[in-house]
Amino acid sequence: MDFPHEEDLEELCPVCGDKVSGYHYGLLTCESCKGFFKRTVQNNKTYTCSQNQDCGIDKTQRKRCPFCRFQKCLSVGMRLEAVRADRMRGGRNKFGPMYKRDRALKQQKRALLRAHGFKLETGPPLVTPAQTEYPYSGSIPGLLPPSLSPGDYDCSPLCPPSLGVALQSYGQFSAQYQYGAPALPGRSIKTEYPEPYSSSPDSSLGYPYPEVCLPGSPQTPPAGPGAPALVLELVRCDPDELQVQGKISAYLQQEQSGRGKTDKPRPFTLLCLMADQTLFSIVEWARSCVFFKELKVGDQMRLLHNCWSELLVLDHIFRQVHHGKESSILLVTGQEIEVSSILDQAGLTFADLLQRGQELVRKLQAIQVDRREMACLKFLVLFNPNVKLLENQAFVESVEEQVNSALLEYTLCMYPQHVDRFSQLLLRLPELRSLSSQAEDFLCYKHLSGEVPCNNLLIEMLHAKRATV
DNA sequence: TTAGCCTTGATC
DNA sequence: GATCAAGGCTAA
Repeated sequence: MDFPHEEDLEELCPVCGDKVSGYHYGLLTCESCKGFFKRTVQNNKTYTCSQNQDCGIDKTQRKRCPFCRFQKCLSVGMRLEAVRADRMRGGRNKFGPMYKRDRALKQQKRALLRAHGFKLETGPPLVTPAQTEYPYSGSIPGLLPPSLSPGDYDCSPLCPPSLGVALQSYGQFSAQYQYGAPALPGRSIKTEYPEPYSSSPDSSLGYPYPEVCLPGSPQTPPAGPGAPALVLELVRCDPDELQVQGKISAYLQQEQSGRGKTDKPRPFTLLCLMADQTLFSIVEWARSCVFFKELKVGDQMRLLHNCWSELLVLDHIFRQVHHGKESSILLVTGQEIEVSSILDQAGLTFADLLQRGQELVRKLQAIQVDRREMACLKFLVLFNPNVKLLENQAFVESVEEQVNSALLEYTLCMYPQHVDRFSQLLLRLPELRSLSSQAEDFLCYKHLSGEVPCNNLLIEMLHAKRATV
């Protein structure tokens, strides 16, 4: 054969994470998911979920909820039509060329990943052991009272939030903040191959793809053949920007109207409140994300405690990339502020932070980063296998590799003329890390000098990371 | 019902 | 003839 198949078998089943045994019904899966999919389709089985139709499926839990397992089979791209109606044994089907092409692509990706030094080892580990070797108990002991009601997006600053509670408060946010479309029976995510026998790429997704077109926003190419299914799935996790904007604006208005007319918050206090609420939306995004929701709460907290500031900075950076104006900053509330006026009022450190951020924006604008690439970068920041004490470190590592690989494939397919695009994107991550670290130091300093509103998620995160340093 | 192993047969 | 992705079988 042209390609060594042993390497295929090193992959993990996209449904349950078990060892892959070969291509089955459209993609590489394990033997048990192959059998499960076959039995389900052949016998026309219908299942129901006793939970919320979003049970985590892994090797140990896959037997618990066949409904969610089958949904996951479909969502990762297993093909109903590959199960033969006539039950004829042996031979090959129309997927043969697709498997071959997939192998070729995987081979190419492996070679490129090796050439790029494999994985994201472009900078120092995101955390030192001391930073995360901290006993998790939901919130920071002594800092936050444990008596708060389940994580509430509308929580006032008097009612301190807690990451642990926010992560565990299942369904609390989702009623207000429905990011992800519910799994649709029979929905299948388009695979990355041109297929004469299936419908058009995004029409098969079963959900719309809102492209937020802001001034200066780079054009995201149509998904088409070549956009890996995983990349599309990551974009699907993205929150509705207008909804987030509306929610945070409403919160800030409420917060301001609760103060007396003479008690107007200082601009920096407002920025902190805004960042705090953005952080809530980031936690909510993560909680509803594919892969992340399969982790135990402890691991979810470890990952978020590690990268919250990077995700916040990234959120800001992406907004500016879309905003496209160098002379002004677009806030999460939709307000525009002139950079010059900020620089006039800000101290040296804040001005430096802002300028470093703008530099990162310029670099991403220069390559016209698109929203799918941005979605991948967010996942690469979140799924950091270097975080210490992870219970399911192998899973985090596998997600990082899958996203890395999907991003590489995406850039190769969508921007074949831009050969070092993948490197250009990955090189931004150490810069982001450094910038967010500086931002954390600044926030810490401001907090110690009493300039940051107390009892917010921002401060909880800050303490979580520095508790044992 | 699950999942590991076996058999089959078109394609290379 | 080798490969490998279908379906089949069966112990747990």
